[in-house]
Amino acid sequence: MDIEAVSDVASAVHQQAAHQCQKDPLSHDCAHCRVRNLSICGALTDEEVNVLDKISRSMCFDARSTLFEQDEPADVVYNITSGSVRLYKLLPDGRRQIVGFALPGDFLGLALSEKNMFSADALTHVTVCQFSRTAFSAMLEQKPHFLRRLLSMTSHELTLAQDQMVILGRRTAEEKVAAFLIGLRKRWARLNATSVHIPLPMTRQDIGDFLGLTVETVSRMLTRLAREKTIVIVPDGVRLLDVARIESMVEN
Amino acid sequence: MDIEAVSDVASAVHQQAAHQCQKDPLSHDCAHCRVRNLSICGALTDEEVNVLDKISRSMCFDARSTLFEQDEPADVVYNITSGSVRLYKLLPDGRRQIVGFALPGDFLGLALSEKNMFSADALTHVTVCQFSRTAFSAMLEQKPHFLRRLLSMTSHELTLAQDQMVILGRRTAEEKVAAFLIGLRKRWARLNATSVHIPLPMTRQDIGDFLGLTVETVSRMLTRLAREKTIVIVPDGVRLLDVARIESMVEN
DNA sequence: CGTTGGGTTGATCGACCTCAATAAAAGTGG
DNA sequence: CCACTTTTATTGAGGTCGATCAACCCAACG
Repeated sequence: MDIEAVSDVASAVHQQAAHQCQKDPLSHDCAHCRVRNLSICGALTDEEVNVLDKISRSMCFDARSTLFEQDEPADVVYNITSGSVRLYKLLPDGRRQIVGFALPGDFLGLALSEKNMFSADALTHVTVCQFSRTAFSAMLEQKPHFLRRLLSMTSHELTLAQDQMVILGRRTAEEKVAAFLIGLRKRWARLNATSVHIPLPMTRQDIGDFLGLTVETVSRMLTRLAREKTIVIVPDGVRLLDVARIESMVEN
Repeated sequence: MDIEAVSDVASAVHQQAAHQCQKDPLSHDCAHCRVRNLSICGALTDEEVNVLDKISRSMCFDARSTLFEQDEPADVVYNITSGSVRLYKLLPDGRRQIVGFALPGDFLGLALSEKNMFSADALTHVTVCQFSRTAFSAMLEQKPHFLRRLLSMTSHELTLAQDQMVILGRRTAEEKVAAFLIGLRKRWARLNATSVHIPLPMTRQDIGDFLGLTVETVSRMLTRLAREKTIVIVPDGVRLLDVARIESMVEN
């Protein structure tokens, strides 16, 4: 299994390289980055962001390609600049739990651990800033307010994870789907202005694997919400018709 | 509701004071603290720990008393020095999700937020070091390696929370109970030497509310494990008979 | 003792899963 | 641009795991 694991990693890296798209040098401009204030870079001054710039590499991934895989060595960390990513853990028998969806401004590699704690793959075309973990870590040591920012982002993730525990452990299927939509709406609202339209770059299966439900149940609950005029299902997402109603389903 | 909320907080604080036991001045000795290396203090030198000492207050709580409540202002943070604490979130209709059990060495208040993200109450007699959040936060600013330690602890909590998501979302009842025992065993092992005996200071109801199960199901699963000689149920805990078997239930 | 809180066990129920069929959408190649 | 396949989504019928409801046990404790 050890030797097999090594070759798995090697082939995964190769696959990643194959799916990874050309670098766009023009997109690499931290000073005019649209997600800078939302991301970890928001803690940095213009001069500091230039330092970060030197250790970063702008790159992108095609939809359905792999950013990294669980248990692989975590040599790099990422800052998402556009697109959506699913983060998941697999059980040996194939059951999957999605632990989160990363959107622009999100940071992948908060744990700064040797190994990736989960797998990540692109749901859409994704652009990122990539950093070597050691270089990034070194910069953290030198800039305490940068470290402080990372702590604040990690704490926030922990809070979201604890909220997700409540959803997974104690919510009904309908409440889970409602909570998912409200949670995603809040996150999109930070990025877009519009707020009743919720893009859903992930499949129903993904939503199910995030909420601890089957595809069929997710589909049925969305259909139910649509039938009672709480939402409308549109291509690539939903539109909220009755925000008050859906929010009342997930109170607290 | 606003006025009521304020009086709720006031009465909660009063209740806390009532349940809180006498300070034991002798117990307050960071230099000889048994959990120092496990806790956030492990990052500090002897001199630094003396500084921390000055802003800390040694205190304790009786079993079943409240340390703090969700949505209350989080003016203080705690380092658990002995005993066990349950951390939970309540839904308006009374459903409860336990988001974790805090053991000696654990830190409460990682989020460093204005409001508590969950409620905490003592399962046993509990001793703690209490810090004012602002004083603690100020110390973090001055000691980057202390901040680094807090980040590392927060990352670890996030990893545990993500593991718990897999358990809540994609595990069967039997697997949940097995995973709970294995997870707790690992945590006790850091503190005690013995490892096949797992103290369970929480009730079956608490275990259920941690795993997204009912009391009855938890009881049935424990009984099943005991019937097939995987564990023995003993007063205040369980003893593992077949570690390999129970570990195989939660592989990955 | 009687009371109370926790734990176990059994019988029944139902929310969600499984299995199956179909529909709709998105590629894919000629 | 149109057949063809593949993937994703929806809908229905039936089954099951864990919830619910209920009874009972037991130890702690005033």
